[in-house]
Amino acid sequence: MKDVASAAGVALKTVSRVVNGEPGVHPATAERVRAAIHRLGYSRNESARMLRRGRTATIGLVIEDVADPFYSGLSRAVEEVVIDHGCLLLSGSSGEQPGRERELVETFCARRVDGLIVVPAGEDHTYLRSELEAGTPVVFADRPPGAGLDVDTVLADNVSGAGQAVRHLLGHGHSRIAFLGDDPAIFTAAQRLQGYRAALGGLYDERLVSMRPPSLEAVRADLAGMLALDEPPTAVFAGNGRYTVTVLRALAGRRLALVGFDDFELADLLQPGVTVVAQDPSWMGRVAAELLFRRLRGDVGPSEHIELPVRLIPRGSGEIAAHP
Amino acid sequence: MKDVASAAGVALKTVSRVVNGEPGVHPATAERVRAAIHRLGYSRNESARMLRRGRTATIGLVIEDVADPFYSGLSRAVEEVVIDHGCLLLSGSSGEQPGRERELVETFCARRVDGLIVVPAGEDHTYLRSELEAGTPVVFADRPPGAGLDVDTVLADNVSGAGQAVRHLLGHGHSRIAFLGDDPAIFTAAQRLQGYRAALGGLYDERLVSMRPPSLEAVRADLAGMLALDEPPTAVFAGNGRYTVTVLRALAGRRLALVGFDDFELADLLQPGVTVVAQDPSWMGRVAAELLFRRLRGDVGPSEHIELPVRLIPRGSGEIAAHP
DNA sequence: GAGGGGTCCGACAACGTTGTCAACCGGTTA
DNA sequence: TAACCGGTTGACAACGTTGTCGGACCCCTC
Repeated sequence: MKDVASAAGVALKTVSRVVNGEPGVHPATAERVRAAIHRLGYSRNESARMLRRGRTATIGLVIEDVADPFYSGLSRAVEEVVIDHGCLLLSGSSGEQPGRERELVETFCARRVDGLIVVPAGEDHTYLRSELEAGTPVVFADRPPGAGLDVDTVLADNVSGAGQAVRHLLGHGHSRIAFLGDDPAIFTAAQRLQGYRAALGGLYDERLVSMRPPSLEAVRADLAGMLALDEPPTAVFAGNGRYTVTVLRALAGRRLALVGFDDFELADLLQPGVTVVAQDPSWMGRVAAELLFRRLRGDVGPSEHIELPVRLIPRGSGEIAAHP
Repeated sequence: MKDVASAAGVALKTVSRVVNGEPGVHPATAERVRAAIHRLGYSRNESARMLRRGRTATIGLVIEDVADPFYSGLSRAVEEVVIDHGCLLLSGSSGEQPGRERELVETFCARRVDGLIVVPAGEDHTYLRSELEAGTPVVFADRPPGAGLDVDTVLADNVSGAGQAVRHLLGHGHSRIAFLGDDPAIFTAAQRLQGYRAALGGLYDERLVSMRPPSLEAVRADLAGMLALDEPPTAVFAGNGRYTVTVLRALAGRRLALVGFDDFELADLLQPGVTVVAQDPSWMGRVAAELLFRRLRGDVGPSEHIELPVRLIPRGSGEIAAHP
């Protein structure tokens, strides 16, 4: 910038004015400055700008895994909103490790992001308190923060979604419905279990429930165990997208009824099509990002807790009737 | 930091030393400083640090779309490598728009990223020249840069992959093989067309080729047109992952042989399983990122042009024999 | 011709960090 | 005793930008 200034024969401040489109610069001068900028290939040093202005025009996003379609969809939607607001997105994958989540958040904070969107991996978010007190808005998405933190949250309606799935299967004559889902330490998994259990009422049987990280071997073994029971399940409710896929593989053509939480590409092309409770990751991302920007614009109302509806999409696998 | 210094009763520089783990600070002093840091919830301002040091420990990644599994896989792998090197990843989706690609690159450069990985959307990358001359290493992935730019490149072996696909179909008795792919302005699409054409030799018939953005309606119409020919195709080669899925939908159960470029989840669970030419997006990301860091460590050898092999995975759809 | 108001421009400080260099202190050596 | 040394510590400038303020100049009015 100094070079540009001397090349154009003006003061530093004038170049700054031109670069930022501030008024009060003679058109001819501005043109000269622009020419010098172009000639020297100058581009503003954002680090210096951020330091001086105290705003970074950067938003941080912590997700579980970009390679998971749910989070990449969410991520893309957040990016869209962030770009529309003239900001840049920093994002990172926690890989479901609380330590990694915290590291990411702290790295982002050290870079003085203007706001954060977090899909938490851990339970304890007290480390965020100082940042919140410093005025950085934070929105939790997909999962709420650990106890004692009162911040904006955007969730899917997991409980009623699981209820819909179970009632759908009940409606097709099933009374032995298995639930295969992620570790109940994960909020969404626990919520879906709760919805499942509530909808089943007296039909609930813990022998039909298996919750742990989705590996093909584990799911295959658990399913085999359940199918060997005196009253084996005739239907399966899968706790998330990855689980649904794993269950499909483990079933290997066995015709059990199946409803999965989360929609996924090709669910309609399988034989039979896979009935799912669909959430909309883009919507969740958009809502979270827009809420964040509302806070950045100065909205200081009480923290919001949004629950996005989900909907059941029948495609065949969930409509397989129970054998009498 | 100033506050920490006065709280600990030391000079600014001493705090800096402690924060950066520099030697030459008395353990007791360091402890006092650390206590003050903890008490005040201090965290280093990275903007200031970047400004002062001239290094940002940041890598920029421009991809086509995070929500596309190919790129999200690549993205995740790049992130992994970047983190291992103690850096942070800035990434953005160009959405196949050259203007957006350029904006992203320029935004990243304004933030003084230490290096760039680009999946280009456009043809003209002369705007990168000044940055390259300034010494910022750039690696192109998945697609090469436009003419006249000699930089490191990591590609998949598209031509021979397409050849493999076509020869596989020829081997199952097909002589009328359609190619449905993306706009040939996209490098990978053009390369795959070239491989397809070379493998077909005299059997090539331009009436069996359709290249444009993959919309279900367009693909359906093109397929219908081809099937209405006197000698309709008995097999289809789909030019990329999205195309494969679209073709599957458009075929709507019609039993044509099909080989797709790019693997995708559930390809094995469809009926029949979908035969694909698989690339490895994680591998590509890892290779590109590692190449970039080698440059950052000072390797100034001539630019490298890596071509990653692809492999055909037979799953059923590509082994449907031609009707005589 | 003096005063007032507008437009355009520049000097200077400050943002929070780190690299450079010099100062200090206790003990050892010549 | 003076010179010297290694281990600690601090003062200061600089990184590139922007906010504040004031000065120079022109045109208009009385």
